[in-house]
Amino acid sequence: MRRADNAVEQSTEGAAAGGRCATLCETCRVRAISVCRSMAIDALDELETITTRMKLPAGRVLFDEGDPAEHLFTIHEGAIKLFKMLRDGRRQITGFLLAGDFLGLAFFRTYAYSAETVGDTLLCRFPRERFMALLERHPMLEKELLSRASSELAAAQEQMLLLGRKSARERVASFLLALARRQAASGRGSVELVMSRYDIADYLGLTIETVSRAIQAANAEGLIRMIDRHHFVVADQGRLAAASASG
Amino acid sequence: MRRADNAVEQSTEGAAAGGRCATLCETCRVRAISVCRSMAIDALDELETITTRMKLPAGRVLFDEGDPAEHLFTIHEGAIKLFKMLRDGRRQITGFLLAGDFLGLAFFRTYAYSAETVGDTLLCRFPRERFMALLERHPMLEKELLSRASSELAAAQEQMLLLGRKSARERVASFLLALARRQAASGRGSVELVMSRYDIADYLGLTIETVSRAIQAANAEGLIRMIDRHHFVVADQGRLAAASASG
DNA sequence: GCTCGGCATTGACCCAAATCAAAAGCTCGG
DNA sequence: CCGAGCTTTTGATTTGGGTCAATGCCGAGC
Repeated sequence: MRRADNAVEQSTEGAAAGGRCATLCETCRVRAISVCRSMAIDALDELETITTRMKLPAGRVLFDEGDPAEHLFTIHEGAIKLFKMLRDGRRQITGFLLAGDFLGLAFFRTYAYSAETVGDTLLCRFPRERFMALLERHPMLEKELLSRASSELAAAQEQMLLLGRKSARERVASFLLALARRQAASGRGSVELVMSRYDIADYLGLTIETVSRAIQAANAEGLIRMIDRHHFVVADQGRLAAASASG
Repeated sequence: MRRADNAVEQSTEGAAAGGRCATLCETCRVRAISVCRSMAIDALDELETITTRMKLPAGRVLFDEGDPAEHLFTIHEGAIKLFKMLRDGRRQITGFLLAGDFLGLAFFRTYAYSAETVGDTLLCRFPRERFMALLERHPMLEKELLSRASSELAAAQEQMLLLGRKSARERVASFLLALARRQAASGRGSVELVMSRYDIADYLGLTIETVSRAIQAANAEGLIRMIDRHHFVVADQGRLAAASASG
């Protein structure tokens, strides 16, 4: 759990100074799904001057719950897990963030949760103060954040329903289905389970053993077909949805 | 579960037309803790023209999950529960809102959850469209909403930790402690449990029997002292906090 | 004051998922 | 290519909280 400070960093400030060609932001592959989508090209230039790109390996801590909230991030590639812990070590993962997602929106002094990379991850980092200043000048960006906060809240409520009221089998079915839908956009053949069984368990409020059994069962019953331990395809969308106990 | 349409409503438009005296908003008792706190007096006037005051009895439905999101609300007095349901009737209450809280922030066409009054409740209702138009002209209001969304998100994450990883005893202790802290501000002697055991159970992901047993146990162990079924005082803050397994 | 009906408590029993234990696959350094 | 140390799977056993059942309590209406 090494900290992110010693990560491979690539500040864009130097690049911007050295002659005006296509900027990183303009050619950004995830721009269409990032917070940046709401910004005009000139605003993007402004954003880019405060951006630091980072490439992090798996298992790197971005920040811990309680740390002063100094940065905001957008994810470029890879995945981040957000989690809270109890003093005795019990952990609840509150969400997995994928390419295009935004991270660090905290209207408080400190982060309310910890964040750690799941696989190798590429991200953009913004200093909080300067990003907030940007908000003043670009109301569309603020709308975008409000909209994202709103859908995160909806997702959180859905997860509370899962944690409070669904059986183990239903939780795992819901999870596999949600992952499949999320990755359907990026149109690969199989769905990737980047995270370990341990992470899945801590996300679903179960143990690794229960997760493993439920996945095996879903495979045996033909709801999904496991390719290997970290890849599957949805074999029967209808029955998987039925097993998830929700739309 | 009658709908709110036939509620006692009091539009302020008539009042505003009939001579300029102190408006409802200006004398509002919860203004200091509502979204309205961020608004100047003149902006308040504007807000007031789109406000409908409503007084609702217990158990009244404000809206159901999936309904078109036509209104926003602030709570004046009383309490609202937000919840989601599965098709077979299992219910998860995702939050209780009290005086000063804001409700209906949904950047979507439809509500993502249902809302129902817990006790008798007094609230202000705004038509969504006109409220959103107001946002354009009052960026401070937008900041206020973003800030509220952000703290709701933090609360949701805390609740996920509770639902996913805490024992029944810890959940009930957490709930009692949070209620006590929330009501400490409004400085009464005892903490009121407005909601039924059924509601508490559906909020904590437990059954009424388990909630009842945990409350009795907390009482027997001297963590709290029950006054009657709907009132208690915190008898040992330290041990109650310890039993809740979190700060 | 009495009775009815809904909430809340208490008790007995059961089961889904946790825990404990061990084997089987991967993966990566040497 | 081997083997140490992981993650994952599978099996046996235990248990916290759910389920079922009964009783108690309290307010509303008669």
